[in-house]
Amino acid sequence: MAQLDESLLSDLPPFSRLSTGQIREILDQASPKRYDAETEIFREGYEADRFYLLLDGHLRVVRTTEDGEQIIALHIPPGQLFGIAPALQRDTYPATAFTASESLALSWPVRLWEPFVQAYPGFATETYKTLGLRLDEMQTRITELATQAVERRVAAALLRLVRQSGSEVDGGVEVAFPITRKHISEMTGTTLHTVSRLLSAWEKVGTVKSARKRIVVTNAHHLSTLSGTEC
Amino acid sequence: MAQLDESLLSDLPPFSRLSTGQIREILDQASPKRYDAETEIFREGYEADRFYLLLDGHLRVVRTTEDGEQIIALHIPPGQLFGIAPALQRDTYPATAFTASESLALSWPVRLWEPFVQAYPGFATETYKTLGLRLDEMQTRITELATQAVERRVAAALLRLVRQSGSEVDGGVEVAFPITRKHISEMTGTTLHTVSRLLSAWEKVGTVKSARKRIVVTNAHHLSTLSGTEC
DNA sequence: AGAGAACTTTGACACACCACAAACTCAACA
DNA sequence: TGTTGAGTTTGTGGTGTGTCAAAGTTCTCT
Repeated sequence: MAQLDESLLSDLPPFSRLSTGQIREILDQASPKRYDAETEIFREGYEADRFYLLLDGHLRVVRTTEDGEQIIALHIPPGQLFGIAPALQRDTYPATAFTASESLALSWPVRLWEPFVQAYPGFATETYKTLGLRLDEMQTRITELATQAVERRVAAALLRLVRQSGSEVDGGVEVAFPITRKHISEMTGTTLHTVSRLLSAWEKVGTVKSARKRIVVTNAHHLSTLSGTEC
Repeated sequence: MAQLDESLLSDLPPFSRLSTGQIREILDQASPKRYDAETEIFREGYEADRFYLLLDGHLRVVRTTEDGEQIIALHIPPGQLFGIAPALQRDTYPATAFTASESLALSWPVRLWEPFVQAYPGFATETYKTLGLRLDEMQTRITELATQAVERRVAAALLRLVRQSGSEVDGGVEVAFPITRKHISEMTGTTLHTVSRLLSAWEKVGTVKSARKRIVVTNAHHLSTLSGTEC
């Protein structure tokens, strides 16, 4: 197996305060793996035996209800740790992780979690910081689901997507990975039909441009008006 | 000020592995305070200068939307840490904490958080475990809000209340603190009117018995059927 | 190049739930 | 013991959004 380059980690928050020697140690214990799009990385309820770092690609973290419905808990962009059940003293994964596009991830066995926290300054700190951000986002989503109409929720979800994982294209910002109406409905607690209707309406007034599995936001300002973010 | 007794902490998870000497140290740095019912302890967005331990009483942790609606993020029972923004590297509280009933809490300045984590084995571990549980509960609520009808959500919320903070009474289990229809609607994303109708209907079939600000679950099994938990 | 699957769009309809409204009950306080 | 306000109940009507249905479009695989 080819050796991994230290520059992979040196700019990422959990590792940024470490020396190249320390990063070398960490990399030498990591298992890199490539995943096709729409592939499961780990599954809800299963033994959490490894934790991961996403180097490239995008993930969807999904929960499934007893009656088979899926809801998307969050999206993970490159550079973030995921599957960090050990950080919360869990021994099973709380959700299932799927790749949204072809992805590359490193992983380590959980038994290394404690040593990492002990040995590498900033590792725990940075991890808990992202955990805090995720918790925050979840609270915001609960509030939205509980109080806001579908249109607002979809607008807010779309804004979050392009903010967290948007890529500049001419005329707007595009969601950086393939995403369907169904996926958006699973993020916002509605149906793909309603999402389709909303996107069609927004396309008519020039707020978005969409194609199969692709969405470009051309007027983010209009969306944030709809989402009620800036009242 | 009277000295606090060590037995206050010795049975609580974050402190259970510590010696009486260590518990003494912790107590000597704590500020105890009593709060009336329906009193604010700290407010969303304000500087997180202290973290807390609830000794007695019950709290509601609340988020307010721009348009003034409140939604209840979680309830805190006695024995739990709260206001633990520092654990997530936050410098402001992410929500507002109100007492639901008369309460007693200890608190420490945030600058002691790091020393506590360093000096007391099990303190960090146990803290992150409860954080994990809360995260889990939030995910469950997102799923419910996104996929389930109002009746199911209210049934599930009521079950959670009596499980986490129920006290045995003759003929059932009672929610251990004063709670109104409005509060339940703020936990489930509906209106107090709908909650009132549901409770009336359930009372008719003998599932609950309620009075002003008090709710007794007399048939938990029926509720869990309604909530779809046990299909 | 054709077949099939996956994704999207659009229409018609129903109904769960919210908004509005008003009356009732109980607790607290003077 | 009366008064006030907070909490609760119940009715009526409107509507946002899900459900059901069907056709259109665009990929992918052979």
